[in-house]
Amino acid sequence: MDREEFDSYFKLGVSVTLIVFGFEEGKLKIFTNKINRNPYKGAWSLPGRLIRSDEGLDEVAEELLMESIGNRDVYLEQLNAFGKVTRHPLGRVVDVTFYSLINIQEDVVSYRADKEIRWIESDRLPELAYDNNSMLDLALQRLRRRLINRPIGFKLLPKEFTLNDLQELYEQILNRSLDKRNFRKKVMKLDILTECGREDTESPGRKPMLYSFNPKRYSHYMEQGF
Amino acid sequence: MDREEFDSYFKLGVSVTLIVFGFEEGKLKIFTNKINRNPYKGAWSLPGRLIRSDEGLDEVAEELLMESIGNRDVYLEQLNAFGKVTRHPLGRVVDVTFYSLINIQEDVVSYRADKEIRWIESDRLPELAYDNNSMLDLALQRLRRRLINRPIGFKLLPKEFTLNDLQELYEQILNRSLDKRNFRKKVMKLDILTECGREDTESPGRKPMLYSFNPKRYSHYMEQGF
DNA sequence: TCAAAAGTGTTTCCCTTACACCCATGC
DNA sequence: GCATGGGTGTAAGGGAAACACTTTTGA
Repeated sequence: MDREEFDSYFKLGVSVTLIVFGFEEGKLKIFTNKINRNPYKGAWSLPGRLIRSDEGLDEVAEELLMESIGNRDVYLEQLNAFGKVTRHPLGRVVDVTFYSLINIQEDVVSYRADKEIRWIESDRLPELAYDNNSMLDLALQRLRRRLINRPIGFKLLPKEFTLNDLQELYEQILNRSLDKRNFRKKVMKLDILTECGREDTESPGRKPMLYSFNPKRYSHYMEQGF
Repeated sequence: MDREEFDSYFKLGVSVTLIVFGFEEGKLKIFTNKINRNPYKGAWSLPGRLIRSDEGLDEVAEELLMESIGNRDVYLEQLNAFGKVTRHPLGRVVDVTFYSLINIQEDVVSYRADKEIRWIESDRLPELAYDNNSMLDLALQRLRRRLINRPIGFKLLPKEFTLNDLQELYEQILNRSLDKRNFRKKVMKLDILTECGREDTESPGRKPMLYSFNPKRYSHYMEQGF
């Protein structure tokens, strides 16, 4: 293939879209912002943009993280490439989607000033721009599977959390209730939590033990699953 | 964003690469062909090509299947997008990789005439063109995980196969030996196989029972895993 | 002392694992 | 009748699921 023929193929756009999951007020939420230029002006969408030819995919995903929450030091994984010819109204754009798990309280450093942002509950999603909704469908499927197979739920919680917090997170995202005793047994057996004192709550009742995540045995589970 | 600015991003290439796995002579093999133009002229590579802006990703993957084995009616799944800036020597190309599982005896209809092709054993891979080797690393990881979690091994075998064939396939790909009785119990409990008579072998010894794959309960396992 | 939330053990069942011999067939 | 490969059962251990009460604390 000569240079000229090669160049003839270079008529496409590639974009990166980012799905940021957070967990707050007992609900799984998704970061969105309002689009302020056409197409889809005024619609809510996932953060995303076209990439320049000198930018790597992961690099752009991390930039989008910085723009969205001011922090790139969080869990980030490639989800899928979306390549339907008609998916972008202005031209042919192949999108590579990433998803990220963060704790809204602790991992959000700053929101971008130039856009209106909103955390939307995963079970009350409106119609979003482009094919964002099908990306989210897939991301939710993947998140549920990962949650079952890998110790990934911690990423959505603050550094210190109670086992009840963790269980609530699992129940909410998997959409079914879990037995408290069995849940605790299973989590404790993983041996990836460290006790760090009792929470000083205002509420009545016994004060719950706080745990923090201990990355010692963690990487093994992340690769193999359990 | 106006049209002009939008167009300024359209300087990238997108390619699709296809990894076709087959199983023959007790070995996992990968379809490759010899590149007959630059760059990488003379090197072995996975089938793949740049896409035009009017072609969908899945569509191109299926076309590559047709070109490679003359058959698109086989298992096909997206693997990953590879987007490092330097991965293609002639320019910026983002690659979306797919992998496919076929039976070499029954699913190969025809090979393309214009290229030299070769099935390479997965444990004797040479240096391939582009970043094909890292694609294969990832594909192998994924195949092993899928093999454990979903009843996918059948795709690599002929329509009728023996349980010993199936076990050999698992042992070879997972690279460990399995207990014959336990393996058979587990497979039979899935209840996705139908007996279809004994094989008429030439060899001494009892004639093995042939099974065929029964897709009744199959789709459930494919979504959920087991 | 009561209300509210945290925390804790046991039994049952089934799946997993380990393990060794008999069966059918061709020569 | 023997060599070759196909095929089978059982016991023990470990993880999963079901299930209800006690403990701590603040008001």
